[in-house]
Amino acid sequence: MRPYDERLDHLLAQAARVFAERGYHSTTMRDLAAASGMSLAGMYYYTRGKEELLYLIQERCFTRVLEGARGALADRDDAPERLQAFIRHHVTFFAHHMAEMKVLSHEANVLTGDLKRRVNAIKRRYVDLLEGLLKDAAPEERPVDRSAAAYALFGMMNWIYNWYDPAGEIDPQRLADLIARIFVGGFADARSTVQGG
Amino acid sequence: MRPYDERLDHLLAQAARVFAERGYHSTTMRDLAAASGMSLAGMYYYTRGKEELLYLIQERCFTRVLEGARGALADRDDAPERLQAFIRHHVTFFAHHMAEMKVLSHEANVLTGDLKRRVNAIKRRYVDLLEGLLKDAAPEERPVDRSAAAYALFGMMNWIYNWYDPAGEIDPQRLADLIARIFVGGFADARSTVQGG
DNA sequence: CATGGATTCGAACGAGCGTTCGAAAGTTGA
DNA sequence: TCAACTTTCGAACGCTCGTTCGAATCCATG
Repeated sequence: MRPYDERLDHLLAQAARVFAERGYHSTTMRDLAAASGMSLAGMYYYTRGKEELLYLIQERCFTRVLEGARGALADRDDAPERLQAFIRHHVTFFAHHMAEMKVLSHEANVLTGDLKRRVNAIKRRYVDLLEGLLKDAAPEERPVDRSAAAYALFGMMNWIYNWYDPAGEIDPQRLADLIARIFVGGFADARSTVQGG
Repeated sequence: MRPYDERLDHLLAQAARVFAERGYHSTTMRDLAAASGMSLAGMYYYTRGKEELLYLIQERCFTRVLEGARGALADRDDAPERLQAFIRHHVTFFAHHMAEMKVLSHEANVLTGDLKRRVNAIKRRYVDLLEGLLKDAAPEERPVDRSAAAYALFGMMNWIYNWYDPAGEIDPQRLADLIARIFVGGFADARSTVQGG
C-alpha cells in the first residue's frame, strides 16, 4: 500500500473517531489536525475539505456494510434464516465499527449535492436488500407495512450508537441475537394479528 | 395567557421547526429571526441565547411526553397492556409533534453543563418508566437484557423522524400498532428462546 | 551531489457566527 | 399629557471557522 493511501486512511480513521465523539458540525479542521498529527494545511493535501472527509468515511463504510451483508447471505436459502443473517451482520458490524457507523447514522443528511447523491445510492441498495428479504419472508404482507417494518428494524439497529458499549456486559453477538429475535419473532406476530386491522 | 408567553411559545415553535429541518448547528440565529418574524436582537429579549432555545424546546417536549405517558398508563393494570399503551402513546405523540421530537432525539448531547443535566433528569425518569413496565411484563428477564430491549424499543420508536411521513399512507395509529406488536410479540419470543443462550 | 516531484506547514484571509448595546418605539395607568 | 415600563431592533463587535498560498522540507532517482 502506498504511503499516501496509508496516510489518508489514518486521517479518515481519526476523523471518524472525532466526528463520532463531537459530532460533525462541532468538529473543527483544527481538531482533526490535532487528532491525526498533521498540520491544518497538511490535511488539504489529502482531501478537498471537511465535507469530502465526511463523504469518504460514509461511502467507504457503507460500501463495506453492503458487501458484508451480501457475503453473509451468500450461502443461505431459507428466507427467515437470511433475514436473521442480515440482522446479525448489521449489528455485529456496527458494534465493531462504532465510530464510522455512528457517523453514517447520525450525520446522514449533512452531505449535499453530488456527494449526498452518491451515498444515498448505496443506501438505496442496502435498504432494497433488506426489503427483498422481508418480501421473501412475508410475501403476503402489504408493501407499505413491509417498508415500515424495515425502517423499524433499522431504527432498532442504528440506535445502538446512542447507548451501546461493546466492551460492556452484552457482547456484540448477544446483542445481535437479541435484536434479531425481537424483530423476527415480532414481525411474524405482527403479520398474524395486525393483518385484519 | 400573557403576550410575552405567547411570543415565546411562537418563537420556540418556529425554532423547533427550523432546528428539525436544518439541524441545530446549521441553523443560525438569523434563520430563527426570519422564521419567527422577529429581528435578530429582538429574540434575545425572550431567551438568553441559542442554547437556551434548544433547552426550552427539549425540556418542554420531554415533560409533555413523560406526563402523557403517565396519563396513558393511569387506568390500566395488566402489564402487557400497560407496555402497549406506553408504546402507542410514544409513537402517536411523536407522529403528532415531529419537529420537537426530532429535535429531542437527534440533538441529544448538544446541550452542556446544567442544561444538559436538567434534560437528562427527565430522560432518566422516562427510561425508568419503560424499564419498570418491562420488569412487570417480564420479571424473570436478566436486567441487562431488559435494558437492552428498552433501548431497542426506543430505537424503533425514535428512528421515526428519519423516514416517517404522518401525512403518508400509514396513519400514526397504525404505525403505533405495528411497532407495539413487533416489540411485544418479539420481546415475548426473545424471552422464550434467548434465555438459555 | 543535483534534480524534480511529493509532501508538509506557518501564516493569513474573508466570511459568517452568536451576542451585545443603546436608542427608538409602543403600551399602560393616572 | 406625562412618566415609567415593556418591547423592538439597526448596527456593530469579537471571535472562530474552513480554506488558501507560497515557501520550505523530504526523498527517490540519475
